[in-house]
Amino acid sequence: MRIGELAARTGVSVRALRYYEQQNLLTAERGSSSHRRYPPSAVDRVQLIQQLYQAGLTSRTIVDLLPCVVDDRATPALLDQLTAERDRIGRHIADLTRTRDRLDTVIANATRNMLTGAACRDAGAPGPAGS
Amino acid sequence: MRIGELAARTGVSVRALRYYEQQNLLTAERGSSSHRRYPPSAVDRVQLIQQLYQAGLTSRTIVDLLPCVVDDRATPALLDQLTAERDRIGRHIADLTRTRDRLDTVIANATRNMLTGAACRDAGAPGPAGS
DNA sequence: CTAGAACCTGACGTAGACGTCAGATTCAAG
DNA sequence: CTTGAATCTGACGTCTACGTCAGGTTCTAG
Repeated sequence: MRIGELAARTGVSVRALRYYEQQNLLTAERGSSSHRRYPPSAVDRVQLIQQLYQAGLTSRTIVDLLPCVVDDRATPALLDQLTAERDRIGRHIADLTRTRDRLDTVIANATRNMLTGAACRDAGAPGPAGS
Repeated sequence: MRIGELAARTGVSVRALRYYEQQNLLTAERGSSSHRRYPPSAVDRVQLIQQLYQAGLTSRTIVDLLPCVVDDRATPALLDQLTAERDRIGRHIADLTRTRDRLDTVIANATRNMLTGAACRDAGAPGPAGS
C-alpha cells in the first residue's frame, strides 16, 4: 500500500510515517519510483511504534527495542534495557493510579459539597464569593 | 522558607519554581525585598503540582483544577474538566498496562530463548543456529 | 493529453517545561 | 565593611514528535 493508505489505516499522519522512516523505525520499498510502498504488516508495526511512543519511549530507545519486541530475542544488554523500560512504565502506572484516585476523591467530595452546601452559588461567577 | 530550600525539600529546581509562579501555580510573599518567601505548606503544593504534571496535565489545566483539588470544591464546569482528566488518566493507565504486559511477555520469551536455544550466540551474531 | 490528487524532498515552525547564561542585587557571616 | 553565597530579572537555548509551507514530480481518471 502507499503512504496515504497506511496513514488512513493507522490513524497517524503521513508526516509522522516519513518521520518514523527517518528515525529508522519503519522501512519502505521504492518500486522504480520515488513513492514508498508498504506491506500489509506495516500496519501492525506502526501501531506498535505508536504504542511504545505513548508509553514514553523515545525514538532512540524504540529503535533499540523494536527488533526484540518483534522477534522475542535479545542480547543481555537489550534485556536489561527492556526490563528498565518495563519498570519505568510500572512506576508510571503506580503514579498515575495514585493521581487518578486522588481526582476520584476530589470529584466525590466536590460533588457532595455542591449538593449539600453552596450549590447554585458557584455556577454564577468563578470568583470566590467571600468566606 | 526561601526558594533554595523549597527546591531542596521538593526535589525540583529553582528555575522550575519560578516557572510555576509565572504560570500562577504557586505564589510567594515578598517581605520588603525582592526575595521570595514560602510557607511550609508550599512543599505539599509543589509536590501536588509535580504529580499533576506527571499525569500529563498542562499548566493551563492545572491552574484551573488546582483550587478544586485543594478545596474539594468545584463548579459544574470544573467538575466536568476534572472528570475528563480522570478519564483520560484512566485510559492512559489502561494503555500503559497493555504495553507493560507486552514487554513482560517479550522479556519472558527472550529470556527463555536465550537460555534454551542459541544462548551465547546472540552476543556475537544474531544469526539463528538452525533448527 | 490534461487536470487534479497524491506523493516527493527539504526546511522552518510549534509547544511545553524547563536549562542555562549574563549582569545586577541582596543576604549572611566574619 | 567586605566577601562569597543565594537570589533576582530577562532572555535565549534545548529536546521531541511532529505540523506546515514551498516548489517540484508522479500517478490516476476521464
